Amino acid sequence: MSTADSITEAALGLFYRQGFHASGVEQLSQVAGVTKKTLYRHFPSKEHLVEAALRLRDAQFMAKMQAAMEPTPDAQRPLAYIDFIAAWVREPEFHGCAFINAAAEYAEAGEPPHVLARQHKEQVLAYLEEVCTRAGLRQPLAAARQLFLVGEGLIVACQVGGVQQEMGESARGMVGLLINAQGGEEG
Amino acid sequence: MSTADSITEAALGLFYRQGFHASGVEQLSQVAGVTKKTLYRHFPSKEHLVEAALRLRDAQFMAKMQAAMEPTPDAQRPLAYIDFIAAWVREPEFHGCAFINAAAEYAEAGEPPHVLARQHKEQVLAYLEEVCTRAGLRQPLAAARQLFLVGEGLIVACQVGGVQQEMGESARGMVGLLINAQGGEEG
DNA sequence: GTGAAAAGATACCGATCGGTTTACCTGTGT
DNA sequence: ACACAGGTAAACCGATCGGTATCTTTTCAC
Repeated sequence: MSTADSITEAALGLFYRQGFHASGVEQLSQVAGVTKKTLYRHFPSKEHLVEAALRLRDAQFMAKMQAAMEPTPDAQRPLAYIDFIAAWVREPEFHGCAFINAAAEYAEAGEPPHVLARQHKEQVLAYLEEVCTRAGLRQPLAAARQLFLVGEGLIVACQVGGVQQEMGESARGMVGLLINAQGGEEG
Repeated sequence: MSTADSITEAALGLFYRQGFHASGVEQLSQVAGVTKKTLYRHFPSKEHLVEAALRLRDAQFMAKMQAAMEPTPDAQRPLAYIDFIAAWVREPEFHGCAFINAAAEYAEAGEPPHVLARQHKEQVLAYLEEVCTRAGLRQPLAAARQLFLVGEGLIVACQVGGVQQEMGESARGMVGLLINAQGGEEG
């Protein structure tokens, strides 16, 4: 793995753990096991490092999500999405969605980290649309949006309020209703 | 209005617009139209000001939400919650939920702003439970959690991705399913 | 083996951070 | 008239911010 990659990885960890503005370049280089000089050889500014970290996160997350859902048969995949998130929020190092956090810290819609967050969510939504299509739901786009909303809600509810078993179950129940209403090919 | 209150109000505006860590004490005192000295006469530290701002936000938000929902008859109030959020996210100055943003910036669950965020969400959830009860839903607590999840999802989806008409409609449709499934006294 | 690129270590830059201090002004209650 | 609380203005504190410079050491391809 290249030096730039290991710096990006360490930076992502720190940004995610304690926030973007709260992470200084000195500390970033320390956790990366590298000098500030070296960091600045690979990234022209902290802002560029933020963007690289978010791109890495996007790649990692999409891969993790798809890997978690793939084993599930098409018809159950919408539910598998909720199960994936429910498992994620229980991870000890869970601190919410890095992209939602980025959009919060970079509040203006035009700021690069906010743009990356929006693009990431668009990707997730596109994937969910495909999932809902393959599940045979009658209005896959609408179903995907609803699945997405419930997922986002579960993420932030657990970030703010701590993991609660009941929230996961409520989300699951909600999606169950959705699938029931939009029926499969048996409907 | 006392000096402390006007400082708190100005601080809340700045924190909400550009984030907590990104707002310096110098700038905070400027937008409050006050000297740093005066600011520090009323608040022992920036951290205390953050907490005061969040408490103000909590009061403002709960009042606004309840005022928006009260005119609606009991049976429709769960939907009115979604309509309230859908209207809120369309406000030009919308930058997400201040408490979700606070929880994002103060990632550790024990940090005071994070605690205030959790308490605020608990209040909202308690209110929604009452709403669902009065709407005659069979499992008001479960329904409240689902309503809450959809609302949180709508908030962050619009914060990150910009306001999208369809997201509001999807949220509304989801809650329609919920109400349908849990039936009223006619069920 | 030699040269060039990359990295380490460290000091430094101006600016800003959160927070304090000194000095002066102004309104109000008695 | 007086004191005093609360305000302004502005300098100041040490620490840290994002970012750069200097100099030495390691690495490694040719």
